[in-house]
Amino acid sequence: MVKLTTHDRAAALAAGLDAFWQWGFHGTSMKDLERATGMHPGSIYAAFGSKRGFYVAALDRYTEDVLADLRRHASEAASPIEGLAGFVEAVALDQDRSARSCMLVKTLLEHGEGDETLRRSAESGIAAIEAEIGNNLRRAQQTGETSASLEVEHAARRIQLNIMGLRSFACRPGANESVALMAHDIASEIRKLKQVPS
Amino acid sequence: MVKLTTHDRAAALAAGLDAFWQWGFHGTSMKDLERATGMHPGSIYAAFGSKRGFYVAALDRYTEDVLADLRRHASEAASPIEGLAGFVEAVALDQDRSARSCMLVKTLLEHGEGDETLRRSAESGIAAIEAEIGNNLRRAQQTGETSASLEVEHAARRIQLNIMGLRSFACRPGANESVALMAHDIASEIRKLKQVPS
DNA sequence: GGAATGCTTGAGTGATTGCTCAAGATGCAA
DNA sequence: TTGCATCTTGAGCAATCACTCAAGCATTCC
Repeated sequence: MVKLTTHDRAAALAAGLDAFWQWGFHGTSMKDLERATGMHPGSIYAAFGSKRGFYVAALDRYTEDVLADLRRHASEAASPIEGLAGFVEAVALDQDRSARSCMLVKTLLEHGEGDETLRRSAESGIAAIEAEIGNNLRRAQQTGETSASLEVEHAARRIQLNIMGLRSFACRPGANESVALMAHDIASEIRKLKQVPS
Repeated sequence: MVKLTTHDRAAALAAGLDAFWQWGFHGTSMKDLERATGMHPGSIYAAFGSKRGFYVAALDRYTEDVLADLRRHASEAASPIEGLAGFVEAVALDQDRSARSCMLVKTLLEHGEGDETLRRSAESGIAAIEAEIGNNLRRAQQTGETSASLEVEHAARRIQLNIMGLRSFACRPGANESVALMAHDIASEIRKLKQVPS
């Protein structure tokens, strides 16, 4: 495993992620990856070990990106709940990326049965995002924005299910307008958590 | 294109669907399909034209199955809304099938960019199911079960988004218990459509 | 029975797959 | 400049891919 410079490795991962995101694991050949990264096969294997290793590294990077995005929304919004609502609404605005499904769901569906390594990798990414959503909800509880009796894990899971559905739905050709409507609906539902049950 | 007996063709489609469902289009080789169907390559090509043709035929059959399931729930339930709620709840009960994502979403995500034929095939299946959900909602409007002012297409889309999310979520290993909870949540939301807005 | 017809068969096609590794290019210390 | 170590390169590997087709088989007609 050769050490690429940080910059080169990041660029290779971004290009590889892009290719895998478009065509999936089986649909992307090493030739495709060579074209996408500008690297030669030997270099790719030196850096990532195998095609699967490259995929896992790219998927991990994707998860980091999503988590960073989630934290950015949380820190820039007026409150934790608003941060989550804003994160969902942003899916509808980002035309380029929303036209692509959630990479983690894509991995889970492509390798639901069969490739244990990739499935586990996707599962841990999904769990990490769910945990981060949960963190936001707990912060909302601490500030009194939402009820202390809210079942955080359950609510986090429900929000993530909505996001999964939204991003899959967004893959439908010409769905832009209704994606925006759906995103707004889901954001409204999240904001309803602000109401403290009597 | 050779005419298989109805029974043989149905059996081949069921076996092929099973294989494609597990491993996806790119992940399933002709060798896999030969094993799954017990047919020889020549026969498969005589019956379905190509691997892609086989996939499209299997996907169409899947869509028919889902539509039939939806209609069965509608006819057996006490009301149209109850039919939809029951359909969603059944996803959590059917352990075998729920552990597999919606085949249409799987196709859409695997071929979101690239294979126009398969994407279109998935898209038309999704549209057909959305239309059938819409039919149920319109029937609920006619019987006065739900408000006449309900935006049927929007509501149908929202329900489908939830189902997409639920079935993707169900692919997570060891998610059985929380899938049941989520399914119950979504069914409750559907039942809320019964309340006529003031 | 014999000829004609059409289905079944699976070895074989060229192309492509993921991956390797010897040879050449390069960097660095002496 | 020389000698050594490391990195880069891409032609080429065996295996597998989707797919074909001539030969064998069964059935149906007269």
